Amino acid sequence: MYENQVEGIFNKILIGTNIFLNRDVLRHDYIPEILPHRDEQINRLAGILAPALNHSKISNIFIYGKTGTGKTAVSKFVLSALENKAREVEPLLKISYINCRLTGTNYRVLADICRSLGIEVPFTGLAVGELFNRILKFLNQQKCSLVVVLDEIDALVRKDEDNNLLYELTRINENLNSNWVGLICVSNDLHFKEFLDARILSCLSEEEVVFKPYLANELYDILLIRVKEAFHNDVIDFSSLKLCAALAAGEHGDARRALDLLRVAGELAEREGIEKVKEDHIRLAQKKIEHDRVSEALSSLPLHSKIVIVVTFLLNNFMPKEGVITGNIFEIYKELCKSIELEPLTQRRVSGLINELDLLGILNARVVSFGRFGRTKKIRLGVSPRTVLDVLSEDEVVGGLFQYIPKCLPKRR
DNA sequence: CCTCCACTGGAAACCTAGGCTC
DNA sequence: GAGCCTAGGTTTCCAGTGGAGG
Repeated sequence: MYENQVEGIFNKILIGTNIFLNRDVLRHDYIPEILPHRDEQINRLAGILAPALNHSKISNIFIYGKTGTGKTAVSKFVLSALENKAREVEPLLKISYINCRLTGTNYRVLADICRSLGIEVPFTGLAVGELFNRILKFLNQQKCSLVVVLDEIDALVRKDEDNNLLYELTRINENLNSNWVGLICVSNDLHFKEFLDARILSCLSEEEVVFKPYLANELYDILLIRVKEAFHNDVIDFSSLKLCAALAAGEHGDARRALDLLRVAGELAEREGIEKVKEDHIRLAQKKIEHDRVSEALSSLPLHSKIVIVVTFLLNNFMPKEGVITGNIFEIYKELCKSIELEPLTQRRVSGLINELDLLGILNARVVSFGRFGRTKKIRLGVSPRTVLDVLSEDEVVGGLFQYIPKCLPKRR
């Protein structure tokens, strides 16, 4: 009899509920067949890449635009079309797609390129130059050309200050014979050019394609197409869709955000057992996405950062008026570490952790000067204390620390 | 105008854990 | 197994600093 019950649940999923027809259509990595309001960019990109089919080297391309403006979708769309065409026409063309923010370091970018070419490499241990040589050797042996897409390249440039990797990549063609390597750099950050060496920049941006944020009516068109594939008929009405587009347009025209809103709103309605997505669902979805983002960020922090958050939380409760400074945090932090028999980090490091948390928006830290009484950072929580308590009290190690009463409460200032 | 606090934040060295080549 | 490479986190050291109080 249980079998029947369970089968019922499975079947429900298989058949689909009365809301979603195909949820995947709303995922970030879904590449639709039609990309509204991006004809200009698609044509530009295709025009620049076309010479590849003729064995000619393509110009390096720089693509700018904020998150959710269609950069990734358009480039993947055009490149997969290129790849298909190249297979028909003969020239050996490989495409490596690298997300620099996920990849993180020079070494791993090269390692990823290697893997996408089918060269096995260890995840650490080799000199960067060695990886370079292996790629060169492979390309020369196979007589094949390569297009590398470096998505979110700003993340990489900030870490690698001399831009060694980019410099080497721009010069790689000097060591190739008739084949070539073309670079497509994609950046979210419009000011990031300033970090680049002028020579590298001029080499990388032989062509530039700019993606402007979507306007509310453009987002609406995008949503309209997806809605037909993602939802059953009449699940979402005109006004909810308008609201969705308007909210996302407020967030610098982010299509990704608009699709998230739609998906989460659908899930909320589904859970309520209602067969219509209403405006309230969209508004709730907005809140839920924000809450989930914070929870996710909090729970995935390293241990010492979590402790720093707990300390800030506690001090915020015990002395809400005074404002918490680095010295306070470090004192209590040491107490907490002792209470769970953990070796504390140095003050320098904790100060660094506070900066990292500030960057994530979990803490707000501001440098202030108390004149005679020194210069330090004033720190407060950047997210609601409720969320901190909810998320971190579930934590095995840190959860118990919320009961702690600081021994030496800092003096008033 | 000078002092001096309580740090800030840069730089470099160090450590661990992996892996290569010879 | 020595001697080299990698990443990533941390410690050590220290010059620099905004501004209240003398």
